[in-house]
Amino acid sequence: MEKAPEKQSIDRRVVIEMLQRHDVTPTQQRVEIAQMLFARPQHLSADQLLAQVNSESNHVSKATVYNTLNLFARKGLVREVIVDPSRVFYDSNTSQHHHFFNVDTGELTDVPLPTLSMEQLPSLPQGTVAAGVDVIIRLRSAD
Amino acid sequence: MEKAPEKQSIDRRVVIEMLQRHDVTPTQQRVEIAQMLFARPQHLSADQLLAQVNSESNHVSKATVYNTLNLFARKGLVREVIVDPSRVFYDSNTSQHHHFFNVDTGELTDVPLPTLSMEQLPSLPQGTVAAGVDVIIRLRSAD
DNA sequence: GTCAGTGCAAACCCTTTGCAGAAAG
DNA sequence: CTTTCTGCAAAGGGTTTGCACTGAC
Repeated sequence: MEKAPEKQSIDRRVVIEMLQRHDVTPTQQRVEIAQMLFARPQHLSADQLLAQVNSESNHVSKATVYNTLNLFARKGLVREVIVDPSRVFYDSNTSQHHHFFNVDTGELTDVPLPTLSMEQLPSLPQGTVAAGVDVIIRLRSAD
Repeated sequence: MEKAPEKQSIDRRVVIEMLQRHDVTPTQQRVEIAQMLFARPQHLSADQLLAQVNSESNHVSKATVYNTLNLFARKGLVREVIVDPSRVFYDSNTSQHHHFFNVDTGELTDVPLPTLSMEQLPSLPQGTVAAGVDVIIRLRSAD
């Protein structure tokens, strides 16, 4: 077995507090999922997260991963990123930022610098309120 | 039966030329789909389009609608709009514009005016070229 | 005839759901 | 105890695919 290069997860206590602050009961599975997910800013599909969580130690079921991600999204702990019809990505960074999506590789990354023009919103349709703005720059691998 | 308020489809010949200009062989089914789709700027899912095409006159199969929409997208005749993990929308307007998506109603609409700031692209990751920019403003219905 | 296009049904795959057992407080 | 959560397997639902048939040239 290989030596883990660095601790891939953050402190349990920190995660538990984070969950509680968002009104999420910190069950064992949720904490484990959150430790993996919030270890660093990243974009994971449910399946990728499932694999990562179950690669080290304990086992969390697929249903629980899906349920938990939906819960986290509802509670504002993660941001759903919808760029690929075949799967949803979950972004552990909920602060406002934009994305590159490489349609050839399926890779999703952050636009590094605060996007130049923070456009102010156009006037919204009557009876609606803004819930968020998604900016996705689709890329292709050159040649 | 109700009187059709206005012709819902555009001239066959116009559509056929449009397909040919995009290297798409104008088969009967494709022309029919295109007539429906390009009658006006709109956002339709494959299923909605299937229903619309088959409501008046001839029959086109579900497989053909899906195949055709993929073909049209590949050939640049329509723009895929990915905002909802449960289904892809096809936009008959391929010119650069932004979208509102009401997450409560599932309604997809255009941002009416040229969005104020046409932000210039940030520098792209090495080895990639831009393929398009999607701006989606998610809305909720104000109670 | 040849080759592309179509239709049908089955296959796919991600995601959700029903329900019984387990855990949290 | 009571309520919420988890796990399993099955169901769901949009989309794709295999394959035989049709049609255009």
